[in-house]
Amino acid sequence: MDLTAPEWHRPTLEDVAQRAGVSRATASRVVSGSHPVGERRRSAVLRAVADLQYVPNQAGRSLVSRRTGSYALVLPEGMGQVFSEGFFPTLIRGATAELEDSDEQLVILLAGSAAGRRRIEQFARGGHVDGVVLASVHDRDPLPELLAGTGIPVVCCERAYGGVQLPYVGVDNAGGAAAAVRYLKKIGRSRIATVAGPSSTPAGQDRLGAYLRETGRVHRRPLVAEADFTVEGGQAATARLLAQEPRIDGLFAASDLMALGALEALRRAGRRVPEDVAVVGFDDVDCARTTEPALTTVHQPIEQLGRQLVRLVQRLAAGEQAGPALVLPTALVLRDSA
Amino acid sequence: MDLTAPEWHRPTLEDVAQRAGVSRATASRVVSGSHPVGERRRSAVLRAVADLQYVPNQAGRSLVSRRTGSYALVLPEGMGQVFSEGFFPTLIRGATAELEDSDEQLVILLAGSAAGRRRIEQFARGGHVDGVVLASVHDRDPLPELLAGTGIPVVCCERAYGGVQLPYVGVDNAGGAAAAVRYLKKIGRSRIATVAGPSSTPAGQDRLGAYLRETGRVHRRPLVAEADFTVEGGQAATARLLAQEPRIDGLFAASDLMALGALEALRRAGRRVPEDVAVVGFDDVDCARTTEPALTTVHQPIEQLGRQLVRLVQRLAAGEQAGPALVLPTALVLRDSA
DNA sequence: CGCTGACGAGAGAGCGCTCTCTCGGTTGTC
DNA sequence: GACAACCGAGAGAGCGCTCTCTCGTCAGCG
Repeated sequence: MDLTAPEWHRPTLEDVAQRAGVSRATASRVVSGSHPVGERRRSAVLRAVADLQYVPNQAGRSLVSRRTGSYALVLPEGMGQVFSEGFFPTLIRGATAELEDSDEQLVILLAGSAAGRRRIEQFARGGHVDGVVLASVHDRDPLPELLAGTGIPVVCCERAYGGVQLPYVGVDNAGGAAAAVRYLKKIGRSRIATVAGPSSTPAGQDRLGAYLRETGRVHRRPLVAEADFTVEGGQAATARLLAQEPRIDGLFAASDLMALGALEALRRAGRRVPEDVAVVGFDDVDCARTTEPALTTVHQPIEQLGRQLVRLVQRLAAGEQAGPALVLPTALVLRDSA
Repeated sequence: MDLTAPEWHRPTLEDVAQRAGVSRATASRVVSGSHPVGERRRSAVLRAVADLQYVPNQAGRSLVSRRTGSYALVLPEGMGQVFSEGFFPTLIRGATAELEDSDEQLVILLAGSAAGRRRIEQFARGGHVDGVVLASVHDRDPLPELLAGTGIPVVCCERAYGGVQLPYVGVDNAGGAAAAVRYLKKIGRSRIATVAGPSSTPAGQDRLGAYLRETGRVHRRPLVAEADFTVEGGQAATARLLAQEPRIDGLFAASDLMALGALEALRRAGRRVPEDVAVVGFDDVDCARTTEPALTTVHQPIEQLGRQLVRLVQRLAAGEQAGPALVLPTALVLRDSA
């Protein structure tokens, strides 16, 4: 079989059927596994498939079945920073693993410009995928609304904003943050500051909210500096906090990366961790255990998050009614920084 | 129009044609823009499209046109490290930008397990995409061979190994590395070591090859430590080099990340940069200009690389014969570390 | 005024597949 | 041994789209 010959065309189900001496319908049943077929014909079809290196044409298949066997995962474009530490890679790994079991495919799309977003909408509505997972939704992101009205299943990682109410899977941000702050109080810290995440994200909001709730009775005024989940941002924010209140003895950073920045800022300011300032992060990224000192942090089950996100969208695509939200538990991991 | 009604079905071209009072063929011509259509009917069709929120069904379209309007970009799964600094995000940005002009879509696939690779092959052969860009091909990767025989266009980022000869776009690794080493010699360094990249990658090989060629007449034996393109790897490799030859006065790191690690290792060993040891990196990632000292490095046009990769696969998909390879120039950027 | 050429638009086939409908053959039952 | 019941497999329609073929219409020219 010369695959490079110009007049060569991909084998169709018809070719397979002919070679196996059966009807196209039978060949289809064997290939798609939709109905049982007698052993003789079945093996004849399988042999023909192997001989011809037949691969079903997705276009034909999904034209009639109305399914594509693939799901989109939409990531924010400015992922340089965010990709840097485990979150998205781990999420992707979880999602991929979950789909691998059902022999489906994950395609990753990057939401860039406004035009790019429109094109993602077109992509989804054009029937390229059976469902969409929005990995990161922020404040005024038009994508949820753009997709919500299209009839194709959409789920969010963490809850979405705005008018539309999309089903989502998230982690217990508030519970984790509360546990972190409570732990700092329990070990006797009384001037507890926080490096908060962007208030445009649910994670940023919820973690800050829990901090405010937990410290409300302790502080006259909250010690909050907002940053963007990055190392550099965390470092700068911590420096600002130290300038505002030099007697800080506890710090809750709303992400591990920011905690890393905080560690650096504290080191430069001559503070010892955890003696002078106890630091707790959030995320439990891989490198949290190799920092100096190893980071006490709130673990979130990111791979599970990816898996559940996929399960949810699969269920929706199958026509099942799914619960509006699923919140996965977080857990405080004690290491050396607090 | 109630999009949530259960019996609601996506509008078809037939619906559009009927609403506009034209034939399906005319509607198709307007929507796909394949043929000119008289102004009256044209606007009637466009109005109907807007009214019905019509989006063409890709399955139907690509079934007959044999094109999908999307291309796959296959990334290695263990991208946690590699994604960390600009390379892949920048490559993706370039590729996306190039496709945006032609109204096509980039879908990103992760090559994980062997099973995952087979599924990527199936995905490609099933007609999901018009072509495939392999972003990172290493030593014994079966994917190039798996895809090479399928008739669908495949291009590589940097040359591929093994039996198959795939068209590729790369950067001038050898030229850039040679320029780096020559510069170190020019500023009077005589004991020049290198932290090489993985010998399983073309970039690792070519950059090391150039180093060996350039230092061949200077050193009795080469000062080489291999690492994996990461900060940690670069740090460890540099420590090894210092143990092997403490009098090193020049260092060429085959990636900026490794150069960062080298900077740290040198600092810990009490060496000043550039006074005691001059350091040159490779890649010119964003943070290279903010290191302490700012990194002298070899710039490579990564976004261009992404764009050219896409152009190449597009040309192949259009049936054009394309040159077997395209090598983009690199340039030494002088900053403070050498 | 009649004929030719050009061009715009409709009719209809068919891309590769799945699925319903139907029929033929086999088995079970009295 | 005859008839019903059942099951496995084929025939054929049709998913939504593009594209070729063909026809109708109008401008241009003799």
